[in-house]
Amino acid sequence: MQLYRGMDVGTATPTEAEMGGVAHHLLNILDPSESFSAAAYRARAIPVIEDIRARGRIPVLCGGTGLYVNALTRPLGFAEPGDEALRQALQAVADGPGGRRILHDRLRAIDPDRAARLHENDVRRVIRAIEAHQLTGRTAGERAALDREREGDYRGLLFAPDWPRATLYERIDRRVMEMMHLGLPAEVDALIAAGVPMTATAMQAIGYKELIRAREGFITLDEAVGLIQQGTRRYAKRQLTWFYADPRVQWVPAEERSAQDIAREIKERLQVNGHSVG
RNA sequence: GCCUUGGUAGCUCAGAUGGUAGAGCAGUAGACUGAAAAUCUACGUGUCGGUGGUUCGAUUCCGCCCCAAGGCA
Repeated sequence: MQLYRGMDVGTATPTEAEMGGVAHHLLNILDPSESFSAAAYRARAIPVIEDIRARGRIPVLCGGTGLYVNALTRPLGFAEPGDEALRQALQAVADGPGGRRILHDRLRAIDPDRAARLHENDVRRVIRAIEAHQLTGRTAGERAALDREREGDYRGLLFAPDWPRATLYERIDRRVMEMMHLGLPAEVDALIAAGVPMTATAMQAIGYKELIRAREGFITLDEAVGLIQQGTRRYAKRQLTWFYADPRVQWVPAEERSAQDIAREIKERLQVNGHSVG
């Protein structure tokens, strides 16, 4: 979400001061009305990474979700671009009576393994799986096998801060309050004034969708703040679940330590792994 | 002070002609291959306000008490 312009407060996009002279890439490169995807992210990130490496530096990927991290550090080829018409047709099937079951059965017929891994209620993934099969003529397993033969993925070292859950949640609650004081509501107003459609990916962002509901009078501002805090806590938990399951992740204790101290530890671990960092 | 209606899971509530209770939300855990700050899945023991009584058995019926809201004085 930091890729979108005009969402600096709500996405905690680093300020000039916070960047401290270190070059940051791919921030504020998208119009909030644009849609985006993990594959598009991969396509945009690779040239940047190559450029940094050509200069003899080590790129640092910061933030984001597990899928986006894996888009660069795992052999994920991603099928072909989605076909909007097909996607809508499948969605129409899903919306009909018993549609979810019908859709899931259809996937089972063409890609049983993939179907077995998806719950029929996870309509978004079922649609994508059918779409990917129709566009490539291959099952997910076959596509993954092809991906594994491909070059071009990065062997990253993954670090994640390890906070006690209570501390993590307190920090989240506090940060949301801070965002409100820094002008998150005004930022939301500006996006709406700029005509960003409610259906845009950017409008799904935590902090924005809740304040829009408050703006429309469905909930109070206080309720919106509570929902933003809750949504952020849940999001953080989902990230934790993702990274717990990734054996590559090295957890770095964060409680009662300064950012500098944590950074120093990560740097030491990098050197142990044979990297040199300036 | 009297009357009425309530007091059941963290919250809002449902329910059992007496056989120790269940939904939504919250919470917790998990999944995730071109929407990912998205999407999806699983998980429900709590002195049924307190205390006496009736009963084989009471949270359910009866008495008294406490608390809350409304009404009458």
